[in-house]
Amino acid sequence: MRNCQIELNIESFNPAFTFNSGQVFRWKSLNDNYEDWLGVVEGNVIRIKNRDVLLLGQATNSSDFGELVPRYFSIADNLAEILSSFPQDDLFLKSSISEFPGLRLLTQDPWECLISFVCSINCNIPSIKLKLENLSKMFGEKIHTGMDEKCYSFPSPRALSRAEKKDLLSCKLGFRWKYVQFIAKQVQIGKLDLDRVSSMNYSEAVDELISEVSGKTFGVGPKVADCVLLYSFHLKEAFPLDVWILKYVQEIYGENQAVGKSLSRKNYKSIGEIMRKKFGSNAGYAQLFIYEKIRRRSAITRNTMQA
DNA sequence: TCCCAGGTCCTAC
DNA sequence: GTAGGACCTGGG
Repeated sequence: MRNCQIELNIESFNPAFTFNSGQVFRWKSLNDNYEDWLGVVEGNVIRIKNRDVLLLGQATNSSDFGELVPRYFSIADNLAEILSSFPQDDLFLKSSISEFPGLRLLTQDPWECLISFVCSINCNIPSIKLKLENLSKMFGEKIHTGMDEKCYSFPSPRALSRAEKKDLLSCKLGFRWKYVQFIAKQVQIGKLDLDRVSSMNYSEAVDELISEVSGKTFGVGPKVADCVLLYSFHLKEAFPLDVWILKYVQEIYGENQAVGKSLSRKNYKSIGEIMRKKFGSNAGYAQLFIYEKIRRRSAITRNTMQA
């Protein structure tokens, strides 16, 4: 591998806001100023310092670095244009947009993203990071970088489909082990074809991710599906709805009969449709900013959030 | 010791 | 069709 360096030529990008936003879990800050970051993206060990993206090492089956960088950082998205398209009377969203300049939607690998959000089920962000790090150490490929920091690629569908229960449990997956193993098998045998999902529209893709995995659902519900569609397939109509976003929805629409208080399938769908009507085809970007603000606001009152 | 976490699944009604 | 509870586990 030859050393590569690419200047990140986008108008607005803040790595700390972006990497800590809950859309991705494998980036680490190398200093206290959140200005120097290390991550493994599709087999590439990448360091981000100032505006430079440096390639430090590659796994055997890594993506092409030059092609990866503009895609991963979604440089085709004109952030200013997207954010100015949202209704100006939503003061909560408006203040979030001004508080988190440079928070960008990434375009991740669908397979890694899918497993990441299956691992997110009923656990907090530090705990998700731990699970993914454990999986990568045990089932990924070690990548040489010349740094002290040890880096591992995200495990392949093949590796996870062959993983044994005891090993998955030792990665601290808990009850999610069976979801991860099952989904990996579906992908490995071609029953769940993520390439095919990439050619689908939003509602087709939701149905595909939720139903095709098992005949009935098995670890992928509407929330996990929306996360995968937004954070990896870049389907910006997707509006992941979790306990945090529900707080926002209830503050804004508390009196609206159409918005129930639970996240049942039916209610999930109807709230999503209301949000798409409100924010349009880039609703997912709005979700990113709402999530960030509401989570941090709650952390200030409860002082429990960890980066 | 108790509670909660970027949900999903199962059961009872 | 839906409310209510179980679910692994780390960390506060």
